Amino acid sequence: MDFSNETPIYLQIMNRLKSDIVTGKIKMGEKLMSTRELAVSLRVNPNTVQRVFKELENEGICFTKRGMGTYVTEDEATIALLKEQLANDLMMVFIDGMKKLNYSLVEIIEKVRSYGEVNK
Amino acid sequence: MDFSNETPIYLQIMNRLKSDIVTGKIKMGEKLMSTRELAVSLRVNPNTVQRVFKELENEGICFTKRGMGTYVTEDEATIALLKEQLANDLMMVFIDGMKKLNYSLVEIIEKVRSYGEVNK
Amino acid sequence: MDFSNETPIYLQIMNRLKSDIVTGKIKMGEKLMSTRELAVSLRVNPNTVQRVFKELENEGICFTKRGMGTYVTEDEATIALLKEQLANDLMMVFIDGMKKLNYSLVEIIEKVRSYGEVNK
Amino acid sequence: MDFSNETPIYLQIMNRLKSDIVTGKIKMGEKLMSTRELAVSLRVNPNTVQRVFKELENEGICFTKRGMGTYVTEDEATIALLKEQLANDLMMVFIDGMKKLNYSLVEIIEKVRSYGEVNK
DNA sequence: GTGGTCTAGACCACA
DNA sequence: GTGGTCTAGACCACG
Repeated sequence: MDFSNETPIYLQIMNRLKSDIVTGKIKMGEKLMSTRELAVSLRVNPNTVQRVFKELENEGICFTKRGMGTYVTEDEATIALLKEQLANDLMMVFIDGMKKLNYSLVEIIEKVRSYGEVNK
Repeated sequence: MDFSNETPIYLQIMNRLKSDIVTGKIKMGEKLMSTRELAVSLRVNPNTVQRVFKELENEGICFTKRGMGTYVTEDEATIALLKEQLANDLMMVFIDGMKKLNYSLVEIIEKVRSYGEVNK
Repeated sequence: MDFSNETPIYLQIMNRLKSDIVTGKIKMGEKLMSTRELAVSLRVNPNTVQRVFKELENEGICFTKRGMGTYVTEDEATIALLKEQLANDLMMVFIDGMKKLNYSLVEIIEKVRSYGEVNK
Repeated sequence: MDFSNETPIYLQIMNRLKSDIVTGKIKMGEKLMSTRELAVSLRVNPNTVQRVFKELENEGICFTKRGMGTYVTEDEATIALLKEQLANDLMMVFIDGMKKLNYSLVEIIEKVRSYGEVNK
């Protein structure tokens, strides 16, 4: 976690978990670390982790078995949708931003390509 | 302005001004609206506009003629650089984000292309 | 059992047993499954079933013959009362809730009727 | 607030606000009390109120104007939907519960009517 | 002044 | 042991 970062810690954690789930690092149905464990391993207050789990649950990405821990959803569709949404959000911000700077679609693609080749 | 948006209002205003400057909607050397005028027209607290102008000055994009108002810089290089920076920031966030989602460069470009064609 | 439900598992089990008793699916005086059997068949921790039986006893709905298992009470009055209580509890929550939403008695009845007809 | 109640305080507050909004006691677009104010008036920790506002916002019932407070949504449809949902949730729990107790629709309606007449 | 985040530490119900 | 709630108190960014 980056404590000096302006984006809230709980969001940083959420985002990391989301991308881990979406990329399969954490598998569907898998049990997540307990709040306390994760809190210790991230050197963060348990309440902060608690909040993360609660929000992930609100978004349908996790569910909790009472007294047994928090698990990743077993619904493939939810996870596929999540991936789409994450990608789309990124794209919207990016492309709309670029268009406001008067870049054409062709120019945008060219810039992405050259950026990618430099940072291979 | 979108008051229920999470990005601070002063940043929303700054970004709008920046893109207007970069795209030439506001020309080099042009006088900007006065703090009060802009505040009224955006229905925003004058303090907020104050901050915008101050930060734009810090970044060398504007300068103040005492008693006469705030003007856009007349230095082409500064503005060109600004455009590069804005575009680069957008790209970094976008591409890093997409890579965290396990998209390859080829896939990213494909997605951008199809997004662009849909929203022509 | 629904492990991701907010109502405690022991209550879910209790409620199911109660309604089975009240509706006669489980008869008066009948022997219930043993703690272990029930725990296995519901895939639940034996402690949880223990608690269910204990609470049912407290409410006078079951009784234990030492070494022989747990039995449903043979007292008709108790069971009749139980049914009344369960129904009344449901009604109070429902009607008070609807009144807080400003529904009149007439509207409530109309809504119940139409709900019932749709879900025949 | 009922501190000895088993349902969490923040939910009690949420429910009260929701029903106040749905019944028009709090009007659309109206500003809510500030977190601190409400916390004082309910004799509750500000964090608890904070949580309430956050959840209401997640559900689209409120939105916050940065630095200016929290406001009820101005979207009629959202509120109408909310009312429907609240009523439907109550009905489902009630009617399904009654059916599990072997009450027929006719009996249910009769019970509701008599309950209503007694508690006029 | 507003909302938002975080910590520390306590307590509870549940399995 | 698990998640969940609550308080007290601190600090921050924003308008």
